Amino acid sequence: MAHPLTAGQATRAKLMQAASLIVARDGMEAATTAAIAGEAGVAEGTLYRHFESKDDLLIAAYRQMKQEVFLDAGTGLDTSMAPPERLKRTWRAIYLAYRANKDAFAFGQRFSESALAEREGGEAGRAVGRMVSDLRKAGIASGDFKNLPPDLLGSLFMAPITYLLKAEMKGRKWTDAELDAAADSVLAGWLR
Amino acid sequence: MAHPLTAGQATRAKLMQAASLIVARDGMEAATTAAIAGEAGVAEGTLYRHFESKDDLLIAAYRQMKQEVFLDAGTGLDTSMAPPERLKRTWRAIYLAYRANKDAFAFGQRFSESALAEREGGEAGRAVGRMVSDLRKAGIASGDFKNLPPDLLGSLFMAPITYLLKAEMKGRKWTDAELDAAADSVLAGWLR
DNA sequence: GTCTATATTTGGATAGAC
DNA sequence: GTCTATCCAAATATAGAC
Repeated sequence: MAHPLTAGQATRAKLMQAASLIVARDGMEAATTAAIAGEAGVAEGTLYRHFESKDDLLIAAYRQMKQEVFLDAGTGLDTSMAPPERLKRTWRAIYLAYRANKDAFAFGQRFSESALAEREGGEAGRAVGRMVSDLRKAGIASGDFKNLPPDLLGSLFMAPITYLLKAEMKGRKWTDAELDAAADSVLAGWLR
Repeated sequence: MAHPLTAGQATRAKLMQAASLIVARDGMEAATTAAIAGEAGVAEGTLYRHFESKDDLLIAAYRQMKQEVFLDAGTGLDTSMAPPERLKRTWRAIYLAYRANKDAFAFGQRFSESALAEREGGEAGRAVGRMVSDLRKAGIASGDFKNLPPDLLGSLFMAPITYLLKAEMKGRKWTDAELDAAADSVLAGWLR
């Protein structure tokens, strides 16, 4: 178990969480220093005891969020399954991991379309890339999948996840059957 | 042929174009009234002769951009084609229309992740919805396509376009064969 | 480490001359 | 319709007491 947080560390975490929440709810432009400090329940000046600037705070929050969601999605996936079934289950697992953290997802989407994203670097999605690459290799070896470039297959795999999630955040509720149909369609795009 | 633009209409168009360019290049937060007016080559006060507010300007620019891209993509598409071939050509046409104006695409992405998107109301996206809906109906009637909800099929259709374009804007160049393979995969997701 | 108070800059928007 | 000049509010960041 981790050490208990010092007061300072707790404040730092509260600030990142507050920033993430505000961006997810009201957009990047709403994440002012006043709003963040207010949401975190601390004074505005306190923010600058923990971060050099507002931008640094947002970047730190983004990096931490990515790490957390990735840990969440990576657990419990069986790599010995037949590739088609494995693709469908993996797709669903990632979808559900994001769905369980919708604020994190929304924050990530908005942050990555802001000018700050360029300053961040953006190597966080590489874990997904590796997963797709492994899956692709297994499916090509078994004769199930088309031999297409990994980044192309990766796009066909990930893109519907973000679109369906955005629809959910606007109020659309996908049934289990619809999610399964979506996974089927993604699979169909990979099959020979 | 259209009437020549009055001076006022030309200024209005210049302002929208300037806003779009700045957002595409430097993000929503860079699109200040000063920056937009400067880029358009007019005074800041002039902006308010043509738009009630900066937000209204951005929304107008977004709507016009969407309309242009879809007009562009919609020309020369034969609706009497067999649905599968029609889907592939439509997908390609939209992809190419966006690729021909990457700034418009980048602007659209950033705008739609901003808080302003909610104020826009989704009016701009309705053209896509209509197109997808028509295509779906034709393909279900002919027995080619799965009977899935239009918004689900729409997501499966549009999502890869945005992913592939974002990859291109980061330097990846898709060959014609790869684009065709992508269109095939999208089609496969729709087929029964 | 956190607060209150404040300095400084920038942004959106308006007034009024031409 | 456009420009110059300006107002006002809000935003980032800092100073200094506790």
